[in-house]
Amino acid sequence: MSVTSESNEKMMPKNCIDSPAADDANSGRNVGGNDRLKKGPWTSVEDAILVEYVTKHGEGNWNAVQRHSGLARCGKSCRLRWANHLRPDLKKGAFSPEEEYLIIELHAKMGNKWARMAAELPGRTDNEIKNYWNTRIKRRQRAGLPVYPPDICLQASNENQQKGNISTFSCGDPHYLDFMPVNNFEIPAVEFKNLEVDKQVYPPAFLDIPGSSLLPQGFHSSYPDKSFISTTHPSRRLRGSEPLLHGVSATMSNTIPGGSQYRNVSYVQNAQSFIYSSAYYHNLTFDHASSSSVLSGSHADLNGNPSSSEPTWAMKLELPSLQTQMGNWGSPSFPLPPLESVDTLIQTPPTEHTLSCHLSPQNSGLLDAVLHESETIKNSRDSSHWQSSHASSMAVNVMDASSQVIHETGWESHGELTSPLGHSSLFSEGTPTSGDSFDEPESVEAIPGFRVKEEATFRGSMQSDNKVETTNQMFSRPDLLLALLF
DNA sequence: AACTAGGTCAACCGCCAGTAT
DNA sequence: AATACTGGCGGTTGACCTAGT
Repeated sequence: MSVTSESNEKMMPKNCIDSPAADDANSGRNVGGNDRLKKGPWTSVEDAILVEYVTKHGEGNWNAVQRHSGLARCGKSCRLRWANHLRPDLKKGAFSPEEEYLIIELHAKMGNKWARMAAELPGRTDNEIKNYWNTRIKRRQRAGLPVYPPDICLQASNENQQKGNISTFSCGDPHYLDFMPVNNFEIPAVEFKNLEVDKQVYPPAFLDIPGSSLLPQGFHSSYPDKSFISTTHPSRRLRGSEPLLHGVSATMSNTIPGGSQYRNVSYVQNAQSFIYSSAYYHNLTFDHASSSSVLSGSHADLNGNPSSSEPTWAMKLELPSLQTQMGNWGSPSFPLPPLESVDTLIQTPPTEHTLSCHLSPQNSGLLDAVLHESETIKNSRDSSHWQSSHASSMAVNVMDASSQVIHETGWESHGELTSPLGHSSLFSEGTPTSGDSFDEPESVEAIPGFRVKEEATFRGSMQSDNKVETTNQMFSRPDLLLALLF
């Protein structure tokens, strides 16, 4: 809705001509003795002036536009107008289904990084994407629907599983520095070599966290063919990349390599990863919930809370919007909070729980979804099963329980996946039959053969399991050890 | 026809970081 | 080194549009 008609002059807000004081507020440090700067919708005349100026002088030096072209607009306003409406390479019109899908996908990975998302969508602006997302979120929130469709969850989950292979992470990666927090303490690479151990057996617990969502400033390497790095201001790329809490979060960041082939992953891998992470988070959450809420999840995103404002205590960790941690809602005994309470909960000052959450891998909407999914599946079955898995040793407990539930969930999922997805999956709940192009849950039935492979993996690994091996493997998982520390 | 609620969109605001002086 | 300037980003706001009542 570009407002450029002459009649728009009548639409000028009451304060379209600001006082000099307002000018200053408007343009930051607006110097240069500008008399009066206009605000509000642009007119076609103003557009023409701006286009002419930019055509002649090129982009940049926006304050000069105002000084030299006679436009009564501050530089920031000129830049915005140009970037969002006058740029010749802008794509007008509604988002295509492909674009919508990509936005959802990117948001699952980046969070509210609109500019970076825009860089992935040629011809689209961050404002457009932001508006689209906020609208979508609101709609889904009202409908009580999950934010991310299941296939996105699967993709992200699988991607992070693949990222779990630290050997693919190369410090020679040209984007390495982009997602490596500058202040993170260094973890010798050797510490992570063992992470490769038996990835098939051990669910990529922390590695399954929607990687770039929790990572500092996104996995540029996830998009090797794209160039949004260059379109993003370096300062912005680094902004927020320094967790307020270093250490574990940094460790987690470092453990997740950048190589992502999420566009090429098979559904088999996706589904596997989904089950893995689902079950594993489920257990970690419940096994630790009583004491530390490690991995406890927020359902904010599940509920589609659009507020992306981070609590003041939240680490800047590139969480997808609303993916800050809250209480242990992942516990079966903690029902989902009402939507209205989400913001309140997010703003809750850090407690011991929330702090531990920070020290634990970061959650995301995807994680929440995964948690909830796992929860739902599990609770619908044997609610006492996981309780029995509470062993005296937390370490063994974590491993055994996760294995157990992985196995269990696999079987459960098998039955459900072969059914018309009529189970209590959050992804199928109340999903509208119309509306967003990608709000439709994608039936996992469309994943031929994924169960067979998964079962084979589970059975083979679980049956050969024994405590010694479990313990050894646990100590080969620094992430698990870290989890146990908190 | 009038009213209302929700959706959409453009624009503004405050903040931040890099660069220039 | 300190300050000013500039550009960029994410969040928010408010006006308009539209569908429903």
